[in-house]
Amino acid sequence: MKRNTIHKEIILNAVNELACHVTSETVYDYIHEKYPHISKSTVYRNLRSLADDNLIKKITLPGDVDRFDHIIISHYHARCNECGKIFDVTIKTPDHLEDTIVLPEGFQTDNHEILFTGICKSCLDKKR
Amino acid sequence: MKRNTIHKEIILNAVNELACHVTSETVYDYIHEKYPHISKSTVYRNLRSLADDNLIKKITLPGDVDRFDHIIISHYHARCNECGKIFDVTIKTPDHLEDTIVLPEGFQTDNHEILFTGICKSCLDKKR
DNA sequence: TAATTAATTAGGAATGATTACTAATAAGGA
DNA sequence: TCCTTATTAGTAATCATTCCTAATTAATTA
Repeated sequence: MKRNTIHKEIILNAVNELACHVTSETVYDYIHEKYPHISKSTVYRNLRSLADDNLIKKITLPGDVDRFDHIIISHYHARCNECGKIFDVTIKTPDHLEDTIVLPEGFQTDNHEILFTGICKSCLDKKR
Repeated sequence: MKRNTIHKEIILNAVNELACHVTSETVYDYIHEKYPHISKSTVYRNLRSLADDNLIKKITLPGDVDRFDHIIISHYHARCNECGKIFDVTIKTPDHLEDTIVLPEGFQTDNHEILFTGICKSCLDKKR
């Protein structure tokens, strides 16, 4: 059976406090300030475990390191090609997507991820 | 200036012959049969180069190795969680997607990728 | 055609995020 | 309090990919 450890609580709190799209490395650095004895492997293992238990959400985007999010509700993402920053994207009528897609014969989908790429306002401004 | 090498031609032909969603490793193995002197770094470098020149398409899906495709036209993908196989997905009215999404203020998108996950027909049949 | 130059190559080393391993530690039930 | 076993710290291993370097070769110029 799973145990409740101080470590797990600290890591969960860190993700909640850091809020959005944080990398494992960011979580580790944040925790390491206050708790320098907590090892990197413990952070990685618990992030995985917390995501498995749906207490946080693991975000795996193409060509990027894994990220974690305190928000459980599903949403899509946009990534800036210049700075690499991740933004949340909402779709007004997501049901519409299911109506228009043509999946392979017999394929049963349980999830989907959309990643928009481009350039964010901040990076666009810098170029002018 | 770029040069035309036999190696590049062999690698391009391999992707065209293998057709869909091939990994760098698959391309290398395929080439290695006929041309055992061609190194892995040459395959990787040329796959990158060919993709940069839009002669093939690089497909980077979350939590997966890079893949390459002879088809240049844009389409989406579905991946089976059991066998890892990649399928093509088409959307009848992709224009509607742009109408319903709410991107961050000032974000200019130039591309997007959709990945559906689930279980394919073949793997579903095996479970029965 | 021969000489020149710079891109390309083979082979192997380096990278970097993540996971695996192992002996020591500690949570929580009996 | 004792006992079982999940968890931990620290480090090694993994794996796709990129980087590095001397040798090679494509293509330009004389």
